[in-house]
Amino acid sequence: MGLAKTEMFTDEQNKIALFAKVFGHPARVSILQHLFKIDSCVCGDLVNEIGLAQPTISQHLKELKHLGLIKGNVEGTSVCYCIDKVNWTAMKALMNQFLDQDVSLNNDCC
Amino acid sequence: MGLAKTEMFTDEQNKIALFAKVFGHPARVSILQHLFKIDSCVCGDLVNEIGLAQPTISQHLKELKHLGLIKGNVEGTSVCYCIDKVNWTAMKALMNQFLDQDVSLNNDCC
DNA sequence: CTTATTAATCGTAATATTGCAATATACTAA
DNA sequence: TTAGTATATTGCAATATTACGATTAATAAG
Repeated sequence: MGLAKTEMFTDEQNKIALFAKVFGHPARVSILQHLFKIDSCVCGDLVNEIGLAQPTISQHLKELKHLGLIKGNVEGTSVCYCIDKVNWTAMKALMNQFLDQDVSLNNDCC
Repeated sequence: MGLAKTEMFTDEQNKIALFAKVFGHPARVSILQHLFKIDSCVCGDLVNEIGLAQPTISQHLKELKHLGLIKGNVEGTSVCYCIDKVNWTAMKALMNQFLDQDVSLNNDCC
């Protein structure tokens, strides 16, 4: 069907899946890594850095912005994007809660 | 096009995206959480725990197994699934490397 | 106002994902 | 062997995602 049955899962499970999904494409991983590397705003050279067309990058940026992981400031004709640290930290806490489940795991059955 | 251009990204970026993608569905998040909660092998009650049809669960398990995050042991007519701790730990290291990029970030431009 | 520049949006084609009924496979028990 | 149980696979329909050309919107410079 192609439609995820979100109503049968917890809010936490859906939230984890939403964040994970946005990281589930190398272009978005690359965009985020670049924004971290620059360590300041970057204004559209993402298209040059990553080898995808401008509408494609714009679409990926929109998804990252929609989840609140990045912010965009208009500066003249260009737009300056950077990581939203507060939301990134919150996301990280949620993901770590999921990833660190193994610390309480003792058995080894298989 | 619907086709990710993996060749223009680094192995690391593609690997992060692959792991993230498998976490990008609440059913798989739920399956993994259940396997952690049981803290031992689970033999097919996943279909009852999660409200999806047996073929659907089987398909999600296949994807998790394909990435090496879970192992499956055949035990009679049932199959016993559990987390592959070694691979889970390796995955966690990779994901944390990506998620913890903000620790070196000082500027706040936007 | 006109032109150039930059980024967003629209429209669309190609491909991927999700979910499940139907079926197949594998093993157990009688 | 036959019947029952548990899981995997197949096939398909519905929906989502990815990518980009064409266009639009917004601002800047002349």
